[in-house]
Amino acid sequence: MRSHVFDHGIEIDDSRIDASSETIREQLREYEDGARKTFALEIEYPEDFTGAVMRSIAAIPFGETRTYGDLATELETAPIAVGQACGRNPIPVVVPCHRVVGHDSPGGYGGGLELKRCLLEHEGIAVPEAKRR
DNA sequence: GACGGCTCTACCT
DNA sequence: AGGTAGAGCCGTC
Repeated sequence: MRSHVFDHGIEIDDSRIDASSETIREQLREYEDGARKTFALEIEYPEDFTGAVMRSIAAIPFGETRTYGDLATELETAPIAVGQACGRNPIPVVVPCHRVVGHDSPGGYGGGLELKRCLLEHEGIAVPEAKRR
C-alpha cells in the first residue's frame, strides 16, 4: 500500500535543494511512511515573488491547510498570483503546495489533482469538494 | 504587448 | 440560496 510512492510522475528539481538526490528521496520516503512530518532539507528559495510564496507555503504546519486568499493577504497580493506560484512550484511535496487549497474548492495541482488528494488524505486532511464550477 | 492561471468577492435573481 | 460577472497580480509566449 505504501509502496506506490509519489513517483507517479513527480519530478522534483533537486537543483533547488542543497542535498543529494538520495537524501531527498530518503526524506520523501520517510514522509510517505508517516515518520517524518517536515522535511529537513535546505531549500534554496528564489528571490522572486514565487520564492516568497513558496516560503509561506513551507511555513504551513503538517495537517493544516491554507487558502490562496490567506496567503495572498499575508503577501499583500492577489490570490490568483499565489495559485499560479504554486502551479509554477518547481518542487512539489517538499514545498507542500498541496496543502494550499481554494476557499471553496479543492484547488488544483500541476502534477495531478489525484496526487494532491492522496497527499491531503495522507495528512488526515479532509479535501473540500468542488462546490464551485 | 497580450493572455492565461491551482482564485475571490460582490451583485443579481 | 444559487448563479453569473468582474477584478486583479505574476509569469510566460
